[in-house]
Amino acid sequence: MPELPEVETIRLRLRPLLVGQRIVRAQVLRKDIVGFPDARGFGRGVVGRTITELGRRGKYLIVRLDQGKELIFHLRLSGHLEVVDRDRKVEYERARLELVGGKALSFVEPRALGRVYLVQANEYPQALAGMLKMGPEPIHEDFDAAYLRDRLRGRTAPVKSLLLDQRIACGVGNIYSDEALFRAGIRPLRRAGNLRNADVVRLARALAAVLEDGIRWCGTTMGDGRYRLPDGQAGSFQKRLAVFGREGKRCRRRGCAGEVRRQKLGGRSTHFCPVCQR
DNA sequence: CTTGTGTCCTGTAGGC
DNA sequence: TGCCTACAGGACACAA
Repeated sequence: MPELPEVETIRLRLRPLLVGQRIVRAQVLRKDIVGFPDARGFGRGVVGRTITELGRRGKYLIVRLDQGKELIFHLRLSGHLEVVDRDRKVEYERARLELVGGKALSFVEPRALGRVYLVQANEYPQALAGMLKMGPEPIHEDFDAAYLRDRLRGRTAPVKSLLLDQRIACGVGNIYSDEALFRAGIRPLRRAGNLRNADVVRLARALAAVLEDGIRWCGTTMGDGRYRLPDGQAGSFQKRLAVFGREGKRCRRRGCAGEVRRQKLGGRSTHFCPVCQR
């Protein structure tokens, strides 16, 4: 669920609530939610620290602390962060950081696939190796058609699979890859290396544009309502999705009579309009 | 190196 | 109603 736009939305909303706050107590309610170091070292290392800034890299949320430390969250499929009153009970809570002043940052993760890491900045452990190999942010200027063309050249895998590869375009997940390919008019199963130059140009632009739109509309809250802003509000990009979750429905492009199709690609649901996307 | 598949974990939706 | 299976926004290990 949380792809780049959702994590960025969470970052923007949490920042005013967290920056300047000091952590007075840590609780790990499920040990394996801590990816590094271990639950004990995590609690010990985090207590007494002050939050200085919130950052993001791909789908990772980075909570910077004093003493050069960083708390890094990955929400995977069902993770969620919220700031609650200290006495409030929270369902599926896996870790909690109590703050000065009676509030607490709650890490909620029903499926328990998400992780939180406590690291020294620039000393990332093996558990975070994926973060170091991560490609450029698609919404940053160094992600452009020339870069993308170079990364797709000669590749025989479906173009969607490569969009999901965080080493190529970080922050992209199942929803925004489908949406970007729709906007670019490219079928998800096309072999990446077979794309024409004009396709790649459109794809690079579409990817940045769809992620920026996702941020503008505060992310995508699907039917299960699992993704929420930290205050519990829903995002609204789901109202603007062109293909994702719209199997059997009419294509959104004006005058197009196509019906959105859904197909499996490497175990992931993949949506496209057979008329608009070739 | 590239690619496709299985696995982690839990809740929920849908079929029978 | 109850049971069983398939599936879910991600990432990584591993086999071919």
